Amino acid sequence: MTTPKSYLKEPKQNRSKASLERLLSAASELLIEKGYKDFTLQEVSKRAKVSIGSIYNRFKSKEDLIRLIQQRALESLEVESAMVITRIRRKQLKLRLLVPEVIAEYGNLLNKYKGILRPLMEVSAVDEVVLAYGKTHAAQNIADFIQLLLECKDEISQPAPERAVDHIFKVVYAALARYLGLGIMDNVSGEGDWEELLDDLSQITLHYLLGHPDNLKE
Amino acid sequence: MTTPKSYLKEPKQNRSKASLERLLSAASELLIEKGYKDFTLQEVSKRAKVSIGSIYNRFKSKEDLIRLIQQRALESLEVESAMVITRIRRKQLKLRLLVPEVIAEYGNLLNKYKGILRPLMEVSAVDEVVLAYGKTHAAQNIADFIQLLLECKDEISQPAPERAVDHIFKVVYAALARYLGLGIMDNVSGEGDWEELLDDLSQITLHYLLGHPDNLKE
Amino acid sequence: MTTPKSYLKEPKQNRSKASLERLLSAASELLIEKGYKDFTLQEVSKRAKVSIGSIYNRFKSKEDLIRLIQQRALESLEVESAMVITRIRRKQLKLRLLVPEVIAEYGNLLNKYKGILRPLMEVSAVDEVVLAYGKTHAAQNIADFIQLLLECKDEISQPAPERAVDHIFKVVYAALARYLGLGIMDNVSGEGDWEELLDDLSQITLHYLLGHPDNLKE
Amino acid sequence: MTTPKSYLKEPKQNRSKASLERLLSAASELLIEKGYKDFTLQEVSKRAKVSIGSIYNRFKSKEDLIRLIQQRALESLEVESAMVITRIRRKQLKLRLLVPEVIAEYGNLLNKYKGILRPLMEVSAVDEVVLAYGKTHAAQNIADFIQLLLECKDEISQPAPERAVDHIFKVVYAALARYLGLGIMDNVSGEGDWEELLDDLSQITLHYLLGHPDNLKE
DNA sequence: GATGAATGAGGCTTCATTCAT
DNA sequence: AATGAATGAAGCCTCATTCAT
Repeated sequence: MTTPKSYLKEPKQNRSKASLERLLSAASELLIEKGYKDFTLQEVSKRAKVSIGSIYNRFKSKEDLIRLIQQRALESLEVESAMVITRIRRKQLKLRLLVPEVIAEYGNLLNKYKGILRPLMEVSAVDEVVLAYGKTHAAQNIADFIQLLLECKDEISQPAPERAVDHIFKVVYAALARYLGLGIMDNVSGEGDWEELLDDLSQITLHYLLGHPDNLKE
Repeated sequence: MTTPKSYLKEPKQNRSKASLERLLSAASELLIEKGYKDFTLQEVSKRAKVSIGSIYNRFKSKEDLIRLIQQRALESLEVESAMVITRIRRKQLKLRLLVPEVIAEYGNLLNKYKGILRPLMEVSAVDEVVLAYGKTHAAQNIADFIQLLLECKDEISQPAPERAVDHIFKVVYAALARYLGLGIMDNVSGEGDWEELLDDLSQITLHYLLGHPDNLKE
Repeated sequence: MTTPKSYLKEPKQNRSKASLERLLSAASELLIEKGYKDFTLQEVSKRAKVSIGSIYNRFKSKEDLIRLIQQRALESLEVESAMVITRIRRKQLKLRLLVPEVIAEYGNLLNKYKGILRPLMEVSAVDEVVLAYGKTHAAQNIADFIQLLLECKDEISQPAPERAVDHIFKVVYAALARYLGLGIMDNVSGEGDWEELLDDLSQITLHYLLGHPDNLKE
Repeated sequence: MTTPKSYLKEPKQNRSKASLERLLSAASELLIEKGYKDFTLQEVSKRAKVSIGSIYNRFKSKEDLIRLIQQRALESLEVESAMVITRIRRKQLKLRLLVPEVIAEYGNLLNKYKGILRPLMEVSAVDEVVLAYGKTHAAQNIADFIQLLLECKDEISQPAPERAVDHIFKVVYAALARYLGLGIMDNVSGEGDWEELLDDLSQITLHYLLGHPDNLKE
């Protein structure tokens, strides 16, 4: 799919594997803890016990380090997504049960990754590459879930089921992301209850998918 | 409502009105153009043709300048909201027409202000005061629109109309904000079509409000 | 004696007398409260309710304002000194009673003025003129007290009474000033007790003045 | 005794020793030459031929640099004090010879360090840590000399020899410090003659220590 | 004369990046 | 390859002084 560019300067040496791993862990942690604005290489160097020089031996720039972090995080998210989707698919659920299941699982996935996703969003404001990759990834990720929902296409009453599923799922995604503080405007977030939100979104989705424009007339 | 603190050391002379206006315009523009991360007072000073010192004669800090910009923007948004709401209310629409109207108008409002709202979101990550004021403002703003929708309470079939309206509107808000890039995760945004989104959201909302949990059984 | 240069630009107007007085009071207070390092004209202007422009109409510079403050303070100190000296002189005391009296009164005088003397010391480090005037004044002031002590010259056993009084009094002065924190090295100060210090200094002085080098032999 | 905090981010490489030494020398010199008020890091950077950044690699702040300078200076003073005291103690002098010796040596010590002590006093007005360390150090330093004098306790006629030595030595200290311009009020200083001052202080001290309150009666 | 807005040099500090060892 | 010291541009902020009104 996306053939992720290698942001690593050199192929991996034997023992340096460990130090690279320390580097990436420390960097991820710091990104999560401090946010992008307060993420500095000096601190990464200190926590990872890897010299600044070594960081620059591996990465052309701070940007590149972050890009690799993003890549790893999103790849990991992708793997978990696939597992979740497979697990759900096996249950062969009817739409009425599938929708809550999908929403809950997707929500939990985002919830699990919100720590790293949030700073990456900040980076997106500044790094085109991170922005693009994030977009691509999210689109793909969403598409997978949409496809899963479409396996119950026959139960959907909307005239254009593909289109309907696509749209409602993006709305669901927006609501979840906003709740998790993955948006900036997410001032408002934090008030409600997570379980309640998942429930409401399921209801909204089902009402929509099981509805038909004609029902709205008069 | 919120009694906005004065971040301004009010100038007592007159000629300075103009330069203050230049200052605020330049600052707003630059905030919109560059985003918070690249918003520097030196650049504001240059564009506004106002010395650094002058900025500090009026504002205690960079933070305070931004706070005033926020205040002005949100107050202006509030005024426009009030006008929009009044205009809609006068039409005495039925729910089926009210919902699209409200969503379209609210969407257009956010759309109009997205330029300044976006950097303010970034600031929220760093300035408690901006965060708090933004939250308060948004909550109030949303509440006004919810109240407007609730004037058709009788037409809503959901068992708890207030709760239903509250939840669906926040979902609508999330979807709009995400489309407008007011979220950080809004990588995905930009793909669809604005008018189509408004339309979909109206449909989703109506299907939900005119539905009833019992319909989902079986 | 010293013919103090006029640091005031213009002779005093009618109503502006008041504002000049406000200016000087505010400046003195702030100098005392904040110390020289944090003494700014903007703050003086604010507290005195006198515009920055007005300050510069009267004084060529910040330095000049401070110089006038010094002048006034030291003149006032001079007047009080004279009164104190006269009062003591009238008592016609013997040396054994005169010395404690002089030391106590002189100490109290310094104590009363320490608030303004301290920041003036800081200024001395930076303004030659303040340094010179301060020196001259102090020398004169000390000389007056020395002269008072010399009225009991006959009771002094030291071979060169003038010289002895001069030296011991400067030592007394140093000890008092240090105790009052008028020195920078006065880290050490603050430990003892003021009354005890006055007492000790009197004893030391008397032992010295009533002594004779020959006593120290063997 | 005092376990001096390390204000230094210890360099781990070797070539930096030299530049650190250059840095500290330049900083000390400039502090002495300019006084605290005009001591700027830019100038230190220029004179030491060390970049601003390097200074901040080693010190958290300007304050910390000065604290290290203080520490070094006072430690050096302490070492010299110890040597001086030992040297004097070995002579096993009688009080009449001990006092002049102690005063002369102590005076010379202060004289040698007055250059750096003066600006450190200014700093004390602003940095609590420098103030505290300076106080502690001075107290200890004085205590050592007092102890030396007390080895002739038997020759002292004052009823409370410890108390008497303590008080007179602090007076001596004040006089020396003032002469050396280590006080701010030390406008007056510079007039007399250093050797003469030492002599006078010795006489004053001896007259006091060899005296008795009863001698002053009548 | 008075007012106070405007100026701008200069201080401290941060941090991505380079480079000698 | 690794290390970490060195660099310096750039940001924020202060405050004495000037100057238009």
